Amino acid sequence: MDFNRYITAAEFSALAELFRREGRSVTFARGESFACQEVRNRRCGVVEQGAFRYVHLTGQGERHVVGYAFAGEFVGDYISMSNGLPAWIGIEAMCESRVLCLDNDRLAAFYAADATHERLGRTLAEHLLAEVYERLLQCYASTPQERYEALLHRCPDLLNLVPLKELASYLRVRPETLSRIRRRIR
Amino acid sequence: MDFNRYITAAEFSALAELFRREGRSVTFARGESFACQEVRNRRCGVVEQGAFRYVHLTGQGERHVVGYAFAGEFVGDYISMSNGLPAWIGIEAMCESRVLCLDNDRLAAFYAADATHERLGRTLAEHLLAEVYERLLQCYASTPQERYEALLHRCPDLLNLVPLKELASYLRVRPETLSRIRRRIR
DNA sequence: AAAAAATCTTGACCGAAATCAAGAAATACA
DNA sequence: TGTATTTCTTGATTTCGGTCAAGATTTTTT
Repeated sequence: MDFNRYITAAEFSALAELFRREGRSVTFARGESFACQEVRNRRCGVVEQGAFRYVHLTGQGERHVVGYAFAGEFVGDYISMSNGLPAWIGIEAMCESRVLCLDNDRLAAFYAADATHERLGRTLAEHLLAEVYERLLQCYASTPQERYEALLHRCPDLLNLVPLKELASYLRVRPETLSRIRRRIR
Repeated sequence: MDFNRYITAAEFSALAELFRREGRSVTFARGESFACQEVRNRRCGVVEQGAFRYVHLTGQGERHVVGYAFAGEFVGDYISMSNGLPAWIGIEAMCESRVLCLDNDRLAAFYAADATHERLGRTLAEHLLAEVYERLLQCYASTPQERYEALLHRCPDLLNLVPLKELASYLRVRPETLSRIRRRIR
């Protein structure tokens, strides 16, 4: 859930300023959870160091990596935070990580303080919407190889940041298949 | 892109009031476009009668049905409208349809008029985000049958509203496969 | 109402990805 | 540093959905 791709510099700096001013720095050990599926999420943040994976557990007991948050990016289940319902996903630190955290109450107070803040919140939601919608459209790419190549094009450094096994889950293929795709195209 | 599922009654009626007060009723012939892919979208609306399909054309020349809008639901490429970029999707009337349309300028003016309007816009974006995110998570359901059953559970009347061929595209399977799934489970 | 077009069903066959398995390489941690 | 664990690769086999084809049904149009 990085918002950098769809947000203007001015909007980004306003949000960054908010997290810097109001947020508290919190560290997470490798494997520790920032948010848990089925539990209401009451905080979000900006990753200062490290990386997080977004994990969704299905009713059939399958585990899928559905997203990431890296340094400088937004982290949190924005949806659970805004609607107050249990989170559909969990968020885990992939390594020792540090986050500038903001709880729901402070964010709500920030929004309520000013119409321009309210608008900033709307803009943030709109940008997250655009990002998720792009992800959804990419699901319609028919072959795993197409999905892999599109992902590499969007995030060339992802390969260095996450193990192949995780990328495979993200791309909805088995690790063996991704390994073969990788061999095929290079 | 129906927002009814995630929006409260009060929010819904405020938006409905906006479209009723400010919107103009426009009719669309079967097959006519409400919005075109690659073209900036400057309007949205609420469907009064009929139905629309959201279509995405890939670089490989494939055509995918990625969403619907039925009577009482929001219609429009909210993303292209908010970021001013060309639309990623086209929107076509599936039959003779009528829409209460609102252009971008009027919506922007509505937002700018009042902090509570701005908040309403944020809430709308948040609900659309939740809906698309749910769609994205469902993409991780491994078998077509799971996806089909989840869809039927969410929208039981979809079968009567859209042809099987369209549902197949929406579910990312061939019509032949969906036909067989349907035979298998009933 | 008849003709034309589109949609749906069913069968046969094929191919790409999943599964199963085992060894190699890399990473964690004690 | 060495050991244990996890991850990655590669091969053999299977399975599910795609493709091709043809006939039935429904819908649209004239």
